[in-house]
Amino acid sequence: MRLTTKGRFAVTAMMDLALRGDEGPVALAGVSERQRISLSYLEQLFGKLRRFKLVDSVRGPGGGYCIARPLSMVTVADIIRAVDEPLDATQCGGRENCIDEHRCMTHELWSTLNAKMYDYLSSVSLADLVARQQEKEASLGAATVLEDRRIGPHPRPRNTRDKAAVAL
Amino acid sequence: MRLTTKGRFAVTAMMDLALRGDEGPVALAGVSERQRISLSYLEQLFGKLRRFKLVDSVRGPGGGYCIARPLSMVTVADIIRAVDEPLDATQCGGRENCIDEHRCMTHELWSTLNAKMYDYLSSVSLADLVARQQEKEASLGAATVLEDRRIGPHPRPRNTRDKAAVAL
DNA sequence: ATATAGTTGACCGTAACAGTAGGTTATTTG
DNA sequence: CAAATAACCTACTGTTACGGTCAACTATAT
Ligand code: FES
Ligand code: FES
Repeated sequence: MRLTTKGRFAVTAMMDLALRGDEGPVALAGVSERQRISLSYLEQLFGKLRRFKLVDSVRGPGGGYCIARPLSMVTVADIIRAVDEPLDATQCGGRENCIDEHRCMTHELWSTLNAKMYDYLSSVSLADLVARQQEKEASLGAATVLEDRRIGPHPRPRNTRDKAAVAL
Repeated sequence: MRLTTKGRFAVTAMMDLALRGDEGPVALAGVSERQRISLSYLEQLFGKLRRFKLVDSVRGPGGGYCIARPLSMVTVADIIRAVDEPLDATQCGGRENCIDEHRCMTHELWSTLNAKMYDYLSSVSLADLVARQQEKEASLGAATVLEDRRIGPHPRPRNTRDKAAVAL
């Protein structure tokens, strides 16, 4: 499972949807402003999310995106799988033939690691994230994340590639 | 923590060293043949491993590399950290300032995931891997991994980018 | 002296990421 | 109806890391 800002953006945007989903479809333009993610980029990501049936779209004025399932049924793993590259398991791709049709010495190591990552990301649902976030907002007394804070005509372009992939 | 074949190669090569480390320094040429990893590429990787003080080098005929510490003191996390990119924690790099100097909604998610991956990879030492491997060899009755199996003048070039990064 | 083997740096092709641009289609509202 | 909205789609760009090669150099053992 590859971890990049792509996956992070997708999860962040999905949380934005989840947090304001009561009031009908959420437009990407809003998400872009609130979360500071390029609109065009969001459109690409949501194209994938839609094809993976994680969100439903409504076109026209007042339209936008809704999360297609109950929040507890959408895991972080789902989201990342939708937007990131098609990924097979270890290096051999499960064929266990790295070395002359033998499974290599480290096959088990990597497949176990993958399982662990997957387990964790599957164990966290959007509902969990939302709950945690709302808790935090309550204790802070301010809905900082939901505020619109438009600063200019366009969301400023992010300082090109601020940090690529996840990390230790 | 980024997971690519680079890290896998490094771990594989370190295991090779560990398994034949009794007989003095191990030359990369041998590792290259046994594990089917390009010699030049190995040299790069071991340059890093050496700078991170995970291996010691001996030059000249009969030279090669030795693992610099007891096997139980070298974890997979160490190896990956040595060869993969300099990696900071989440996306903000620990500064928690993704959004207007605030920590973003997903900060905790990613840092927890990182911690989990790191925990697992730190919990596995070369000693563990070697033990597991020797167990397997014993039960199979053949030291397949240690055999020299030279097939041609050069280890065949791997079929260009067979599978890049780890995976779900 | 020569062969061995580590050390270094430059270089290359590919692919993915992050982002941009411009257009098309569907739907609501006036 | 027309205009505005917003999803949808395609193509393109620049940067970076990966995976790998090559050539030159230095240290050491025989
Ligand atoms: S990773 Fe599966 S056989 Fe090597
Ligand atoms: S990832 Fe740390 S603040 Fe966003």
